[in-house]
Amino acid sequence: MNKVFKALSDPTRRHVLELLRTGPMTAGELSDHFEVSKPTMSAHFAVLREADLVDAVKSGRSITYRLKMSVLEDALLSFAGVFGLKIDSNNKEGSSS
Amino acid sequence: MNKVFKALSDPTRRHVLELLRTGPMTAGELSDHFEVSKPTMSAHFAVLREADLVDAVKSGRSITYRLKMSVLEDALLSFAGVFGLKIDSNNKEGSSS
DNA sequence: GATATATTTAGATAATTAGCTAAATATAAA
DNA sequence: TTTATATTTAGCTAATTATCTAAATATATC
Repeated sequence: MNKVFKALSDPTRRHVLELLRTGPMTAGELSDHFEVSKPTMSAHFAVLREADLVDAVKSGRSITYRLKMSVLEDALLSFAGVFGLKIDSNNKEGSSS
Repeated sequence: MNKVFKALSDPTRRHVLELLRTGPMTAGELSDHFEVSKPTMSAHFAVLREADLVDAVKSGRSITYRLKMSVLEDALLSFAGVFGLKIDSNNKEGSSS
């Protein structure tokens, strides 16, 4: 959980997760969205992997990253929960309040 | 919002916020819950103030810190929102799905 | 006014971090 | 089997961070 918050503390890494929300992408595709070098992006991917926020699957010469939504959700949920906030895990747009 | 996530990346600071969830406390009272020195705690308080997650009111020779719940909530809400997660701001325990 | 209490500021250090270029690895294609 | 592509690893640097002790500030009490 600490690793998750550490991972989320960098805006580039948060943006990577946002890019992955709609589906998996390769390291290269992700890198194309940022101004920093590939090795720098690779280091960010490593932090995200270490926090278990993404998984990486190699196919051919590229590596496809996928968001581990449940890990992100659990971290936000358990932290928010301490403050009496609840996270609704419904992906649906139109639910309660 | 970046400052909020930066502030949340440290476990001591997250713990401070948790201590404040039930009500305001002075710098000294908060510090008593941790093993680190007062100046170190003071620096953590400064980061939390800078992120606008707490406010500080001086009365007499102590300083009372109070959690700015709405700021914490807004940050979690807007980030979680990107991923289709919803945070329920009801303090109530027993609400919906 | 002197002393005690609460907190911050100053100044230092060690560890971590985000960034870079260059090189290594692995796979695919020519 | 050479060359091109995708990604990571190695090695470096500058900036930031968490921590400390000592000193400063501000307020209260004696």
